[in-house]
Amino acid sequence: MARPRKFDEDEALQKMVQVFWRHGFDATTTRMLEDATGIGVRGIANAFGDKEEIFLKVLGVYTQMARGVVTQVFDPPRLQAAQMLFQSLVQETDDPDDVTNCGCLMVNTVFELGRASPRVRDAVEAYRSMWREAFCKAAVADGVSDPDGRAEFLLGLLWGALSQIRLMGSTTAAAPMAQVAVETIEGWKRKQPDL
Amino acid sequence: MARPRKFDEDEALQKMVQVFWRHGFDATTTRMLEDATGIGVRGIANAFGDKEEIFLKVLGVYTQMARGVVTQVFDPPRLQAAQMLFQSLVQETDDPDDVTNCGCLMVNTVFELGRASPRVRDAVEAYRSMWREAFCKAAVADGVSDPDGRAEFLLGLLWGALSQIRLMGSTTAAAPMAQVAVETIEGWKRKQPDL
DNA sequence: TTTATTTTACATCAAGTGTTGCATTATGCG
DNA sequence: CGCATAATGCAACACTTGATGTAAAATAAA
Repeated sequence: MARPRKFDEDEALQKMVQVFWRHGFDATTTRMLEDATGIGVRGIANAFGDKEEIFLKVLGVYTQMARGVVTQVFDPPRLQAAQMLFQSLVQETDDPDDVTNCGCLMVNTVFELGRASPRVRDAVEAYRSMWREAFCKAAVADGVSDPDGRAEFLLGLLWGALSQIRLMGSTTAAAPMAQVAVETIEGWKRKQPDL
Repeated sequence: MARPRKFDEDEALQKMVQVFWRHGFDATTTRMLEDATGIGVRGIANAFGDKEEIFLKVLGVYTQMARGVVTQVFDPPRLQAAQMLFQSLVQETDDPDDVTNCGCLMVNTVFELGRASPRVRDAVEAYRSMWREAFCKAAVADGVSDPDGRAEFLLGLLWGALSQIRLMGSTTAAAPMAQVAVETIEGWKRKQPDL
């Protein structure tokens, strides 16, 4: 009895993820969201709410995207998957139009918004927990001691590498860090062949 | 023949460094600079120029401050100095009022302004070069192979640690990264006792 | 067709911010 | 003492941006 929505909500959210990923929260204007989605700002507000609501939905979509990658790479959960992760991190293209060269939306978000919005902070913490648990399960599966500490360290190293990528605007900027990450994990495995 | 300036310019710049360090460029308003320095915005503009000019002067002061630390720690230039640097990085207080828990002004600046302003980018590059050269000289003095590559790696690790500090709002957040940095450097030295 | 909902366009509002003008007062040097 | 400059307070301006109101057009179900 009512007119259904013309555009695809998921598709529009994907587009907006790209915009926020590239420009951050403040620098993203409603006009940019209009251009990216092809929807007027009234239509966007009607479908998704105000800017903060949109951003939280974007963070949710981004987390879901990452969750897909995590479950795929860490199946089975092994430290080798973490090594592959760091290697693939720097094997992307240097194309400035490739949004992966903007680093990680979550890292950039914390840098920009700090600890201002509790809802944003919760979203970031959920994202970090996802990675932490994946690392921890991998450490447990490989029989490494102190899996919690190792996971925390890998999380820090991953965010450091993503920070480097953002700073330099290119994934290849993190190559040295990725290399030492792979070597360090390799050292863990060799020190504990079977426990 | 003219009235001299009442306030101390250097002191005012120091105060403004604190503000920009804590809040970044955009979030720093002219009112905050007034409150921090005790000078009206008209006086600030008269003495230092507009906001971008102020910020560039602030970046200069920040670099000079860091230069003092670098020349002190890397005298003589040795890799042990780099190790001490990483260790001292996480031995600060957790007091939220301590501005060192906000990370590095240069790292934060690149995150916020990206590659927007060429003058800012030049200032950041000068800052990075300072650290890179210090690391390189230390690597040369310790007879390590590929000092340029080692320096680049250490620079990346340092910025990654500073990113972690900013993200978590506490220097202790970078403790795991600092530890692996110290161990890695130790490994360099042991592999090449005398060349 | 009727109706309910969506979409769009245009305009406006409200808030924040950097900047500037102006008048006034203060201050140190010649 | 004058004078040139500095500092201050108040106000206004210009601009950006997010949000909102209103009205008209579009569209699919009843």
